[in-house]
Amino acid sequence: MPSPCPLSKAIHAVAAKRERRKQARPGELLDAALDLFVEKGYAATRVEEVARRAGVSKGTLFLYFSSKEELFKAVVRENISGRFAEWSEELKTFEGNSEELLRYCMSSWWERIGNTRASGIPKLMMSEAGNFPELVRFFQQEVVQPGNDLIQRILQRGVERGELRAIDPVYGIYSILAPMIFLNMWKHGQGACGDARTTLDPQQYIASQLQTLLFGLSQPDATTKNPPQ
Amino acid sequence: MPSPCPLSKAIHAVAAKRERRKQARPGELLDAALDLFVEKGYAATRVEEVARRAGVSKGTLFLYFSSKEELFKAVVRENISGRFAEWSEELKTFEGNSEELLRYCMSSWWERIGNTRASGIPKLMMSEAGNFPELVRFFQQEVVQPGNDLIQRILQRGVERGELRAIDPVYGIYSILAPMIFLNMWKHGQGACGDARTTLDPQQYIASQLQTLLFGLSQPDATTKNPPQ
DNA sequence: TACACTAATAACCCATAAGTCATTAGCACA
DNA sequence: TGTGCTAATGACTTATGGGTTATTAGTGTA
Repeated sequence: MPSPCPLSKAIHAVAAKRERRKQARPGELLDAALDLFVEKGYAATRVEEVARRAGVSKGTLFLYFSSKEELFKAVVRENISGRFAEWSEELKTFEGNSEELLRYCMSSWWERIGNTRASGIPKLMMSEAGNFPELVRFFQQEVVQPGNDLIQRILQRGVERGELRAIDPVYGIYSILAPMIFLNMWKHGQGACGDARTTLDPQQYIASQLQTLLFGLSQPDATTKNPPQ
Repeated sequence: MPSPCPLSKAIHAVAAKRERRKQARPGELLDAALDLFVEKGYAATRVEEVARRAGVSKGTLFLYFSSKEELFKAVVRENISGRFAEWSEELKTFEGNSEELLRYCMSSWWERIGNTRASGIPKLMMSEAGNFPELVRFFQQEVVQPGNDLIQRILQRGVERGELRAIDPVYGIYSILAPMIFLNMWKHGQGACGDARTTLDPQQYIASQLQTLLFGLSQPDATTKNPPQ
């Protein structure tokens, strides 16, 4: 279909002066590609559109990336910098109790990942997992497993300090992981994941989830058939 | 690339006798399409592959669905039959306490949706949300909003019975929703969502999540700075 | 068995988009 | 200002796959 809004094209066309900026091109192309891949999926995004958004021609894109698939892989790799090592260090020197640690981790996860463009990567991996199995393996190694290990250590620390009950070390992880993954999916789901009638404030969401995580939904004085062991 | 396994084609080719089965075709095509769309995404699945998997030619597919897009929409609509009305009725007549109700709902969600082919639809909606906004609206109306309403009523019932604390009616929903959505994503994530070193048993997962939901992770006797209000 | 009706097919058309390459032009330096 | 190098371009090629249609063949009826 023809573009209904010639302005949007004009906005980019203003800076249509040809320039030689070999250093900056790859990064700009990866930025544009991340946005489009996340929004439309791998197959539905056109390399020409990526190039246009980065302010270059299609030919220039192929000057820096040998194929669309290589571009895609580069996008994923580029946005998975090993933040976990740094995070793991913070955990070692953290002074507060488990509640504070969990609050800190969930909040800073949102600030450092969830609220940045990198948060599109999990959605991308999810969507394209079937088409790029080798990329999933890379993602496993670089993100999923370090992330799980980190959560496991947080829980273990809490149990050792007597602050958390001795929950199953495998399934307990998901109590932390699921809310954060959901938040991520909600952000990129365009209404497929959450109720469009209400708005979701990430900080309030995290606070609410943390509350439930730590103290549960039950009334403290309600008699229950299956109290935690 | 050429098929590396001629057997897989042969398996279907055995029954390659031309038959006239007007009634059965649409359902068989929708079945095949659901599998492929979920596995590979909308753009990456070839209508010819859908037809082949359903045991017909590409031309036959277009005899029953006017376009690939119509096929896709039909797949989504077909697998979203209004199960919520029935579920809503069950809630009205449910006798047990909130813990039993939540356990029943989460388990039967897994049995009726999560463990069936319909569980692929949320992943599909997630992946293709950007490309099919009108389908997202349909999904909102038919699934997301009824689901949210149902959860909200469960929580409300629990509060009224004095079994649950008076959690925020909007954000509280996510405490139930997020674990189930995560389970769904894990199932279709091919390792993009969970740690491949461990296996996940859905029943155990649900039991663990329910435990955390109801009673939290905290040691009941641990002194905390921010107890639930 | 002959016939009519239509489900099913497969060869076909054509729009799209990935990838190529001869040409153009920005820029550093003399 | 002129010159050489190469970043950048856009017109081109080509493979792919959605969609069409003339033809074939299954099936129910006489």
